[in-house]
Amino acid sequence: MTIKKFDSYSYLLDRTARRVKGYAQQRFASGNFDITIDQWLILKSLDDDRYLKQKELAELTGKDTPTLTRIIDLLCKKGLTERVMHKDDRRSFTVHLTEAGKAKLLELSPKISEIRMKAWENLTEQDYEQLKMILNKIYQNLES
Amino acid sequence: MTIKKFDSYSYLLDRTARRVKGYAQQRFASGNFDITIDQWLILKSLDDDRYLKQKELAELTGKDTPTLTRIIDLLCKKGLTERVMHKDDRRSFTVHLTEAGKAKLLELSPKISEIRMKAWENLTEQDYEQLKMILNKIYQNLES
DNA sequence: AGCTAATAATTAGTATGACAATTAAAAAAT
DNA sequence: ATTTTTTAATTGTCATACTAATTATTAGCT
Repeated sequence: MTIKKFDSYSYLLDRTARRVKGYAQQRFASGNFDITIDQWLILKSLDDDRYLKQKELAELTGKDTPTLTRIIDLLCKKGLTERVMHKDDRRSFTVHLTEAGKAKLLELSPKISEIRMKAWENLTEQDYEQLKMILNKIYQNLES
Repeated sequence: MTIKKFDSYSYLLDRTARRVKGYAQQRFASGNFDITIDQWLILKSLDDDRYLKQKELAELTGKDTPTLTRIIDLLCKKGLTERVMHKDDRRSFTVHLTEAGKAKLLELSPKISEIRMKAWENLTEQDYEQLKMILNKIYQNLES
């Protein structure tokens, strides 16, 4: 294997991730889900009536805090989440689902699982395990 | 495997791709490469004195045409590429490397290969093959 | 030839993503 | 107790991504 190959692997990874996201996003749009993939990721993290600080949400979802601020802004504007003052720490908000947010989560959850599944068709159980293992190794290789 | 798992695989894929890209971008920045990953991808595609239409470049690099327009804009502003009228088709430009672009490519190529390699440390030859196979399957599953 | 459909590139709008800088508040240090 | 350092969230800037719409040109149809 020549060193050059690594550049093309990086490209392959990027391209595939973009397609997986893009496919789901298209289905979200055509189903009039009225949210984006990344917004969905937040809603899901807030299930079970969780009250999470934005910092915690950022870590859970692997996003940085500016990105999270903007996603929460959008979700609040849509009435799906609410910011509440943190009782102990006045720098923080806790974010949680509104009733509409909970309803949205319930309504979309099965549909989204089904959409997500499409990408993984024709893969064996072993493939999943392999992929998970490899992606995690890569992630750890770049751990700061 | 429950259906729900697919959602988390999608997340894992997205997160890993972002980290791989982010790591390289940081190294680009600290090395004062003065280009982004995606700009690099274009430069590389234009090697060997190729004259490519933007449409062709878009397909090669897996980007859509608006995105490509903007990346080319930036590369031209940096003096690394040039747009030339297509001789047969006045709707098209052909893009090619300037001398500065060729120099940049030569200068950065080995450094970038070395940076890219970091993500793939500790992976076996088999792992690469597996990963490539799996990613391609996923990509094809979502082919329009 | 003349009309219609398809294509290449661009522009505009919105969302995400990385980074730097700012603000306000909390925690740590002396 | 006051000062210093950290921390949570926000704002700003730039680049990438996707969609839709626009413009100019070419290709296809009759």
